[in-house]
Amino acid sequence: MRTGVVSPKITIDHVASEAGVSKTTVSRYLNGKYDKLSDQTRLRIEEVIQRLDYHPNRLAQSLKSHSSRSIGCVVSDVGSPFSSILMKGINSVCMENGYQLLLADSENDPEHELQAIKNLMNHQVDGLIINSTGKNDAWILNLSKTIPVVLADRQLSVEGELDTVCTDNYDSTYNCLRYLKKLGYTKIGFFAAGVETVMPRVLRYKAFCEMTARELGYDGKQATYLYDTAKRRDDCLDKLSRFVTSFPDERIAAFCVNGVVLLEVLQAVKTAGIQIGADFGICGYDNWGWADLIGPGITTIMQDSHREGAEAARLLIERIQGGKENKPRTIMLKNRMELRGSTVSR
Amino acid sequence: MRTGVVSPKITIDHVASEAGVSKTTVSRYLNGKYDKLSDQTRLRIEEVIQRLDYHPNRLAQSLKSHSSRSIGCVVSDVGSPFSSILMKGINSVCMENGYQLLLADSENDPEHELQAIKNLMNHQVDGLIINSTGKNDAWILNLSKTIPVVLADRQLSVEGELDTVCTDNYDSTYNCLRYLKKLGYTKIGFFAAGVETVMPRVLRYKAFCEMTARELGYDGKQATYLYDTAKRRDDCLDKLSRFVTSFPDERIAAFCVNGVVLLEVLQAVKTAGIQIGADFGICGYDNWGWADLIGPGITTIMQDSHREGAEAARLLIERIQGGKENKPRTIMLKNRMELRGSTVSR
DNA sequence: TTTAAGTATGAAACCGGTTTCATAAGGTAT
DNA sequence: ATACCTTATGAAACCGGTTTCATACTTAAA
Repeated sequence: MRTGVVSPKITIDHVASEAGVSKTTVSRYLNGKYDKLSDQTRLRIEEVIQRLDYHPNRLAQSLKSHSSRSIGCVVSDVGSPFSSILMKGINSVCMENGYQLLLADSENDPEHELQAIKNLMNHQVDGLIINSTGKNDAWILNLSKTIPVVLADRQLSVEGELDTVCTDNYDSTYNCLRYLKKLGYTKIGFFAAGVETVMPRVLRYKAFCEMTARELGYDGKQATYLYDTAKRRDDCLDKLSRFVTSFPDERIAAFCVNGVVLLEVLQAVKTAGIQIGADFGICGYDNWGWADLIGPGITTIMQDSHREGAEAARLLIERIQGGKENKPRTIMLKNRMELRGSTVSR
Repeated sequence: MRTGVVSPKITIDHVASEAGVSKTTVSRYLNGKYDKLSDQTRLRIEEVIQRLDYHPNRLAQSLKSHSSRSIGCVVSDVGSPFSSILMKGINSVCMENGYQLLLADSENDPEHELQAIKNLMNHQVDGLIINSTGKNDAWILNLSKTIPVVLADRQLSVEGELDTVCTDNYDSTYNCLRYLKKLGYTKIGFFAAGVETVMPRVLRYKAFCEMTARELGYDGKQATYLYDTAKRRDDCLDKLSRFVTSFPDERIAAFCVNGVVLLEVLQAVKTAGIQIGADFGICGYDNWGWADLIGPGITTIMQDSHREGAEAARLLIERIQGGKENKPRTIMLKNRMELRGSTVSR
């Protein structure tokens, strides 16, 4: 019998008849309702399941029970270090609790995001963790009346309406900038690839604008450098040169809104042959293993995105299993600043 | 009516009765069997579905049809840059083809891997993409008689038994080492955190041993540095010192088996205060954005893991939809070497 | 001894779709 | 007019579980 005599899938009916009980009884066993089973029956079913190597069909289980023990996760970019560490955190808690993760990638596109969410819902996920594009706020808020939703890293513009895990973007940015000032940098530039609606960026930018206005005495907009993601490299280099030449007699520092931007600006710094140190400082968010190694070491603000993911999953599972009526919670994790040689006093 | 008057989920029955047809007919519509529908009926159903915003329940669809249009993916570490880029590639092709991705993390543990696969199968995935730990080869091979399986990046020890996507690990390593020789390095050390059963590492190590024996005239084992992943940092530094002191009068170069190891060895190099250049070269696999920026630039071998993922997904979907009987295919992608200042001639 | 309450179990409905099979209506060839 | 095929459709079975409800059998209380 070489060719595919695939042994027919074992179902609950096989188990039932083999054990000489009804499938109702087997179902009870599967769902751990042992108090309703005699020891004898329980043991017999157990033995049969072992012997036949029976595994219940999760889809069939979910259909009637309306609980799939799976959760959907929409991230903005599966391939980015940030998202992947977030997912790792999410998945570790899901695994512990027997939830299967369904993954979707919004590619930072609101339309994709909507489609992804709908897709996941059609798969009857028990809940959603969304790293939102920030352009479907109202829709998502409305959605959350139907299904448990937790926002990861990117909160809504309106606060306290939804379970949320995020980091203290405003404060950690503000503190970092203040630290730069203390080191003696007099002009700080803000580098990003856009500050639109995505909350962390918005907040970081807000902190920047307020800090420069209040403590450095200039309007942040004059030192904001948004480069075009399409023609990345060139545009980034261009913006950097502009920054450097704009403030010839000052000690300047570049603040980068996230790890991707930080790497790109560092690339531009290298290309331009700029010396990192007391006259040109650089720092920014995220360190994915390289901050120690580049130049004199790059000062960074570290987010614990693994924990962010884990907390988000915990929140979601609590809401799925516990009260849907509890009021929304927000967990704000503290970022940690790592001081290195890229920002120094004279 | 403020509190959860959740409008009851729209089902195919609602659509059917609203359109004045049987659910059989609606099902035909859903499955695109338009040739069996009159234009009139088709249009009416279309209108009703729009109006009610009906979305079919994927679980229910899958139950009878035995096709879930979802695929399972087991990676060794969701949080690593390698895995996440692989997943990005996989997911992009899945999206294009309307497949939903179910994700699992083996955490490089064979037991976890087994459990993860079983879990995914219980969710009735149509196929599996596995970035295998390499310790369940026989089991997976057997599994592939039941369900389409594609191996991503890590092939079986036996060749040609399963659909596989991988890179030319042996050749790209060998060529890189030969390049080091041409630059004048006389002793090359191999750094890794273990070379056990995981195929890419095994092949890279094999290439190393054969190259050193054949072209540099020494047994690679004498220059193999496996550090303990538990006490990473210290042990890595320790091994590096040993390497440096072992060959005092030679031009040496460290070859790192992957990006994680490369970053760690670079860290140790920095701690030890070793000068990278003609007397101490360093290179290795993977560049996740930083290779240009560290020291004089780090020579790396780049894998296109995005494409690896995409090809794997393509292969899997072909097998799911097309012939299960076609013989297994192996796609081997070429790695690309990026020369930088960390490996130079005198 | 009768009755009430609790225990262990199974038959059948159900979840929301797909698939099989039967059939009525209309067109064609004989 | 009859036989035959095609087309558009629906009734009912089915997928593999869960859940509801009924029931037979104990055991405890009256």
